[in-house]
Amino acid sequence: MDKFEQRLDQAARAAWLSYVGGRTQDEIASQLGVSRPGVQRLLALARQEGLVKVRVDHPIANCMALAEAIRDHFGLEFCDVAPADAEASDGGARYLAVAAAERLARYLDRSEPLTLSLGTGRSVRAMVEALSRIDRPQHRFVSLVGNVARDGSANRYDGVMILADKTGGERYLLPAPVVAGSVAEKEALREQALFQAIVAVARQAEAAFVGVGRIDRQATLFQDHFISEAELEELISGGAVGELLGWPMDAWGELVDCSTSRRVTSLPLEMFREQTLVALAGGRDKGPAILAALRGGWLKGLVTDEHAARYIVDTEMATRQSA
Amino acid sequence: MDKFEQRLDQAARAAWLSYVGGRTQDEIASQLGVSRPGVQRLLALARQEGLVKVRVDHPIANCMALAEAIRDHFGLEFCDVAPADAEASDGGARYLAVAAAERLARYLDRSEPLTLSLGTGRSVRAMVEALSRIDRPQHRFVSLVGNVARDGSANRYDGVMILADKTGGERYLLPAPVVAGSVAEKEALREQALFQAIVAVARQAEAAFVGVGRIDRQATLFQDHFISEAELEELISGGAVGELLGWPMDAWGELVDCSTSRRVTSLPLEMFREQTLVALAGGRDKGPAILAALRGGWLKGLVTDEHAARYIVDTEMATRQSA
DNA sequence: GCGCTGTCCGATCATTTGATCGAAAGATGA
DNA sequence: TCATCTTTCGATCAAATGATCGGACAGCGC
Repeated sequence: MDKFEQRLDQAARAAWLSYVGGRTQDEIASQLGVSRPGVQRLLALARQEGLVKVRVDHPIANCMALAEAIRDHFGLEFCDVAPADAEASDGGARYLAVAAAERLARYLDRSEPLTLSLGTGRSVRAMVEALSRIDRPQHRFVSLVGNVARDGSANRYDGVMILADKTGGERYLLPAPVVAGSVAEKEALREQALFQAIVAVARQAEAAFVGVGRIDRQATLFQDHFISEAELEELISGGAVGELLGWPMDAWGELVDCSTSRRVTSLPLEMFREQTLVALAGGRDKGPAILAALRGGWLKGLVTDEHAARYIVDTEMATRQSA
Repeated sequence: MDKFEQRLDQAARAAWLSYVGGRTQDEIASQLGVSRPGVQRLLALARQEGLVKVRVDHPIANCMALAEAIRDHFGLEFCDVAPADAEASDGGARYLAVAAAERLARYLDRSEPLTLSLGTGRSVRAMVEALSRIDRPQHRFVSLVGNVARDGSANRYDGVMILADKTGGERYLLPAPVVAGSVAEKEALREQALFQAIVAVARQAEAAFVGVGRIDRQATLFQDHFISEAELEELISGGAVGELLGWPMDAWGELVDCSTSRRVTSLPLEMFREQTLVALAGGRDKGPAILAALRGGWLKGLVTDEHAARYIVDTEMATRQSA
């Protein structure tokens, strides 16, 4: 009988009594006839040797594992992964909204005045819609992306609008389209006192909740006519796979400089180095765009879903191995 | 989205972070945005709802489960179950001896003078043989069963002899056969001053380690010619399935009164109500006999093996269900 | 509308756990 | 055989955990 094996037997016994039997280490000690620190060492050995397997029986478990992997790998402050729902027709987009709303609520709960900034996109919109009403007139909300389309029409139900309605807080809207018609127009917009005032408020924001855009024919930027088909082609050929606040970036998260990017009116991403930039996006299709944003190190938080999270983890693992 | 389900989601998240992620409850609290007692409740819920499954990957795990079941069901102070070993030709009898030796060593370790009593049988013999040498001249060891065969020959290597040799302790041997030739002979033996002196020592014993005998054609009592074939038949027809120190008992642990039992010279089992009576026996064949001793409530401790333990648990469960 | 009851939540305290340190026992080599 | 080195063990303390209690809030009846 091997000495080490005998010790492992003891360790297994201790582990069983502790984890399955629910005994205290003192009880185990007297039952096995060793000192309590001895039990301590046995338990440590059992865990180290992998004798103890813990499984959490809930769909959330996968999500937690993915979230942890992403959070650690990209050095985020937090990462939430909402479960995919095969039942739901939208694949669980609602879960993502609820998860994001919970994050948002964590900020709003505070009673001291708070400034938050919001991007645009379905995810941001869904988040604020999933939020329950809460009275916080002391807070301020700023839109980071123009709520004006190229044709000049303003979006009445911008995320900031709904959020301000639900909380009673103040609203600051950016009177500009995401992408200006020309570089000159962009410069002109930025010169406006109103624009600058809003930027000043946005700078004070503690956190920014933004969507992540794809750069392909389904891109919101293109579908909403902020950019033309030719411009889209230029972006794609320039290597752009995603965008944050209209700023296009390539697969490694580097900003892509092209005729379009020079006309983006949004605040420079660099500004958010000092803030908590939280991205909200789900769905496997959004995967490459989210991954790009992560690789660029732009984000501090991410709320996504199982589909996108799995894509990100799988792709990043494959890339690391081939590298 | 169900309210309880949402809470269960949270619970699963907390459980994952705690058990898989290894975070402290404080970290989980800040990560989930609840108070630490909140995390406490979530973890309790997760365990209660069976979300958390712990598995110990070691052959010992089965043994521990069996041991616990037996210990609790029969109200023992302890129960050790040695693993079955498919490799070993003896089915792991050596493990049983080692397990028993450990129990014995726990008593011997004490430096204050100690009196222990021993029965006979292969298991008791194997136990003392598996014991490592330890110097304890202050201890006393008493044999509970005569070490004299019917032909008058004494067994030089009785368990007590070996144990006394290994420890340097004092030895007290019972100068009698287990079963006397006649009731008169039994009475005569018991009258002897030497016999009574040894009984007096045995009464002071803190614990007694005894074997468990089967009552069938393989019975040691019969094989060693302590009882005749006719007497064996009488015992069997009387319902006896096992014996402790020569005292035959039926399947429910009741002592069987018959011509043989009236000639047993051993100390009455009632005496051990005040002591720690530990039975050592393994192998599926011994199952019914061990179960009988357990049902009779004679034992305070049991060292057995996986085969016998499984038989005991299975049989007792079946009996309870039909009852 | 007001009071009542049940339930949930968070502060506090006792218990349990994990880690560090000094001491003793055993192994190894001179 | 002795000295020394390594390893192991048990005492002590800080951290983490579990449990109890008081208080607040929501739902419900009057």
